[in-house]
Amino acid sequence: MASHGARSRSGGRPTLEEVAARAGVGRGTVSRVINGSPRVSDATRAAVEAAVAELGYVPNTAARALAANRTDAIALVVPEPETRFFAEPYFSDMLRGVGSALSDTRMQLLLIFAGSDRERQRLAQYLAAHRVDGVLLVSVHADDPLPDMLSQLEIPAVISGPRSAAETLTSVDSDNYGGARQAVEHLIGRGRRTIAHITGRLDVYGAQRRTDGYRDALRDAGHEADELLIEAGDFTEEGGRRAMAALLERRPDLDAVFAASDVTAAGARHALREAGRRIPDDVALVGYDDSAIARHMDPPLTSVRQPIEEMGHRMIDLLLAEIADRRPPASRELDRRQMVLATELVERASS
Amino acid sequence: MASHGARSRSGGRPTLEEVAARAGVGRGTVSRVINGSPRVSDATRAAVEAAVAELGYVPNTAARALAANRTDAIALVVPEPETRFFAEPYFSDMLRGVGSALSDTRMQLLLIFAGSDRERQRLAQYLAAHRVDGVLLVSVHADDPLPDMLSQLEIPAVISGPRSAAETLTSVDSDNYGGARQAVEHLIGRGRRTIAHITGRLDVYGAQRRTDGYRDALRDAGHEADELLIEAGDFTEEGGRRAMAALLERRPDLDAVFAASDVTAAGARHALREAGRRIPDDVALVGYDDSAIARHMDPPLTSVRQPIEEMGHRMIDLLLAEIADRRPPASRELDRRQMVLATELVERASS
DNA sequence: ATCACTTGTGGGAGCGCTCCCACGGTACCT
DNA sequence: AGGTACCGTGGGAGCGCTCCCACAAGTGAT
Repeated sequence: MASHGARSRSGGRPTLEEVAARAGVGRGTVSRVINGSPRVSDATRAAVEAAVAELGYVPNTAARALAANRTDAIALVVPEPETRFFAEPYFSDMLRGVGSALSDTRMQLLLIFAGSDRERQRLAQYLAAHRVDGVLLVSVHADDPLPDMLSQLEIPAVISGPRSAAETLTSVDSDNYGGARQAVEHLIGRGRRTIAHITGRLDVYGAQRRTDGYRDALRDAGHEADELLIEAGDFTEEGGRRAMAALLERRPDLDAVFAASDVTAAGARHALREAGRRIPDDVALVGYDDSAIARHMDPPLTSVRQPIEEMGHRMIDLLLAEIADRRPPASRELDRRQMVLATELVERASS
Repeated sequence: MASHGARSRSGGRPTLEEVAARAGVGRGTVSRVINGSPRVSDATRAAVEAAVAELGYVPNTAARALAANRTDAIALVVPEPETRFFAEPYFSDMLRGVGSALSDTRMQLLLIFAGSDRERQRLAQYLAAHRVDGVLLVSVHADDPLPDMLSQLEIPAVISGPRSAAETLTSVDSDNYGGARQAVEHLIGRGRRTIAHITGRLDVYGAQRRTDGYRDALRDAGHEADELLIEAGDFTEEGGRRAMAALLERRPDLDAVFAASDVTAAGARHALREAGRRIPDDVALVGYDDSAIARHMDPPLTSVRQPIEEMGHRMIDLLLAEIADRRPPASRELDRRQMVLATELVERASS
């Protein structure tokens, strides 16, 4: 009621100008207070803040965006259909990390799906209109043109999971190589001798790295290389099942499997069951992701956990830094950041 | 390359003014073309469109928002933590409906979670800043202050699932009453005589309506009312289990159960199994929502399907209408719309 | 006292649009 | 011929902010 009565006669929302008049200062001073500039005396600041409170002033975002040429918004672009987004806990965790990192900034997060061609088209328009200050890109395939589009438009962007070792965008990733090594070394430590591997989709860089980690861990432990112990999967349950069946046929003596994802491991488990192998007595099984599947599997699955929430957090840190750096357009192109976060092996009954 | 060379020397994005100069027309005319006004001659329109294409002109959203006092954005507000949002397929379906309804407008959708107090606070600021033209509210509890806040700020809003029969906001809902009747009539039609009901959370209006539908269907079929056949649930699996156990104790002769949600039915199924009752031979079971759970249950669960995707679609229709109507500020307050969509019974093996 | 800085402040200019008024032209009536 | 209507068009004004320059007042070295 008080706040209502205090409103200017115009009836609309109060403007900077009105706040300035009320506080007995100039427009520029109010702007400084609102934006937290240090070059304001304490007395003036207090007067302005009082006026802001009395009038219930809230800055007009559109005016600010127009004048300052920024939007205070960033987009989380998911180049997948909504369905995938909801199905995989990965996104939920990522979103939480991103959200918490953003919660004490004025930045706003937009969630944009670009699964269909139509949505792609819209996204391109959207980016061309520079409606966001920066972009977070998750789950990008190797041949996706999106990252290049972003570079061309000079929009700051951070990618989760680089497309290759030569990724040009700033990226955040978990240590796929190290995680795989952890898994394999764990199996070796448990006395397993014949450790097979079901890969992920090898057009995904992270999947390649997991396979590299598997190979190097075995080599460093003095195991002889055996390509017959490696079978390609595709991150799906059916793929895991098929791969496991093939491995059992080729190397019936195997006593451990490292699968490139939990879902893959679930498929492998089926195939092992069908073949009458007990887990972990006959064959130890380790997955990757530490998803809900791992916890609920029978027996519970040992798995490599990625700090997804933290990855989201770090992505925001890097993106905000990149946005801030953009102002002086010098000294770009250098200092490309490729952040890699450590993984953790969660041991359960399957190994 | 052509488009790059065609850019104005300023290097930045082309403006309306530059397009106007290039097309040899005035600023206003370009604006008319961009906004699809009919009061432009075909020749002029073509010239402007050519200039737009050559320069790669994209309107500046901030400038438009400032001048026109609208944002071309609407928010889908979810007063729940992210976790719930991802866990329930309801939201995913809703989002798809909303997205498709929006895809041929210039409106952009923002997804806002307001589960914690902190997020609530942010949301209030956000709405006060009028950063969206309208709001879609899903999953609102009876005592939530959010709807009133929206009314006070005079922000157009549509709610899914009215809070009561006296809902003041425009709302879209599925026919909970009718859906429950369908379920119960189906059971009666199958010759069941003693039909129990596990309710949802009764502080949710839709849950009340389902219970009303159950009661009325029985009454209209000439069954005598028996409150011992009704037990309160809370939409959770554990609640369903507990309620079912209680019902079995009170009325061991029951031969059918209508549960207020699929999850509740899943709980009931456990309790029935433990009690040695076979489904559907001894007890028929019907759920509500037709979620993935229903399809994957053993046996597959008969369930009432709500057209959630269509609800999302209709919500957008109503919201856009309300936003458009707002311009002439007369004739508001009347014509409150409460849209109710029909449900459909999906019969499976459990009944 | 003079100069050179620094600090806090006011307000002009301008961001890129939309809205709207004014104007010339054409068409159709008297 | 004059009057009236409408159509298509140009461009001024203004949306509410940020940026930046100018300037007054204070500070300290000379």
